[in-house]
Amino acid sequence: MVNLLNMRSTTSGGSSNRGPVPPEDLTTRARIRDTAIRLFGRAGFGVGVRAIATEAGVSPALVVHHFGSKDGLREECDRYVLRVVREAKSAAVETEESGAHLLSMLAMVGDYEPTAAYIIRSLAVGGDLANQFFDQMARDAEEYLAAGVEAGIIPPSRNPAARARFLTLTGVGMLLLETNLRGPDADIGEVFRDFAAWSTLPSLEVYTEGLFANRTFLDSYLAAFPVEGDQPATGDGDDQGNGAG
Amino acid sequence: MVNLLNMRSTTSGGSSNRGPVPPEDLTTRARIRDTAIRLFGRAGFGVGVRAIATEAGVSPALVVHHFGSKDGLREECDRYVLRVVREAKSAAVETEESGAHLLSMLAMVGDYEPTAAYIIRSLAVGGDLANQFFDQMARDAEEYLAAGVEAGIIPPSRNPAARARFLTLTGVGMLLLETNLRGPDADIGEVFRDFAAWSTLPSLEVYTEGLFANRTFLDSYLAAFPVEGDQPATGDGDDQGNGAG
DNA sequence: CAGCAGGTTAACCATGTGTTCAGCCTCGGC
DNA sequence: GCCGAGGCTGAACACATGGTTAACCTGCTG
Repeated sequence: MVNLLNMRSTTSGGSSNRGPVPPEDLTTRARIRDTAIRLFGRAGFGVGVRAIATEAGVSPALVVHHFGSKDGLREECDRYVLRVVREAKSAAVETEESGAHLLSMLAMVGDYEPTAAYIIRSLAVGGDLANQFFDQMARDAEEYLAAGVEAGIIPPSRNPAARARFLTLTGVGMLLLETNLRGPDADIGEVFRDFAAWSTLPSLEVYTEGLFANRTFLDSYLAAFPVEGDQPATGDGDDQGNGAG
Repeated sequence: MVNLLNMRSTTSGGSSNRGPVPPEDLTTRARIRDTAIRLFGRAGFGVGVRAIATEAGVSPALVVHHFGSKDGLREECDRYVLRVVREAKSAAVETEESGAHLLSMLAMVGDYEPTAAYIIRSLAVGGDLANQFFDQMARDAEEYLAAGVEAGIIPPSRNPAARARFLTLTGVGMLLLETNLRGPDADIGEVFRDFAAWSTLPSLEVYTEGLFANRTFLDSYLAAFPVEGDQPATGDGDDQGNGAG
């Protein structure tokens, strides 16, 4: 929910063919990979090699022939998904200049549904792809937040890196949990749309009006654990941005 | 992170023997159940009946003899975990009068580590227990928030139920994601403690200073999608609390 | 044409899974 | 003593899994 409402006309607009890959005429290897991503995303990483092979119209032996093992296939899927995300993101940056963050992802989910489902499943089980994906999002969030602070629409933080990580963990985590709670059969796109619909108001409320009416909690914490950069609420700090981990 | 810092001396204090069950001398059936909870929590629900049986010092056939099947064992574990949580919660309510919420859970994790791990694993895979547990937390959060609003330390919401659900989803989701990202071998207690350490400052910042410096985002949303209860920011509303789902 | 490399497959293997079966052993009631 | 009920077990079964092997087929190069 970072930079919410910061996008331009996401819900409407052409959901034409901007998916990750051209639809057909793929090499068999690519077709196996894509069906694996689709199946992994739909049913989790417990799906068998046979199921993937059948769905791809191919023999089970062929998938291990191409990818060495099921783990090899999994790794290739990870690499490919990460590549798709990176390309989609840079494309989005080109078109809308550091636009929406999580919410634009939500909107793009219609086109990248298998990819999104795969990422969710990956986040639900941990591992390398999950960490890389999350770190990337956290770094991006830190940049967006810094830009917002620069523009004066976001108050500065005593620890920008920690705030970025916190907000990313929050946003991605709630998406993950909501998806899990909906059960394994619900399709990601619908879950995300419903979620965006009901969660927008409370998130805007909390992020603009806050949750604590006074500063006692924060102040008492700061009294107990002082922070080097001093209080940024007054706004007279010299150099802000003590990026820590 | 609801009602943060609202507890009394959680970090210190006696972590004596207030675990869910007396340590030994359990019936074999109970011992199998406990071992299953521990193993499910540690390694996920993929662990085999044989592993559980071995760990419990019993034959694989006995566990199915007692519980009918692996699913039966799983259901019994769910029921028991839910019962333990309910009892622990009512005990906590008795002792500290609607005290901390998520943070107290974090502090109690030392005593209930297997239970907590089981719940996390359950949330990561969805299902009945996950939904019941989450709904219960969301309801509790709504009560706590209402109490805070009543006391004047929390600003009112245009949709208290949605805000409670949003915050619960946020808090539990980030815990879930953080645990997943740490990998399957990290022990829950350490993960939770680390998490509480670094996330307290940013969460306090965001929840007291907000994330948006001005009201434009919220106001433009309210202009586009008006809410019945009108603006609670002015504070002159007649009857607040239009609980919706 | 031969020959070869690579995509592709059916059959098979080893392993691990949940579950069943027949029977053991022990304890309490008659 | 007997006998049955129930906790309990070792061995096995049926099944699904990931992976291997030998061969097939196709298309290309010489």
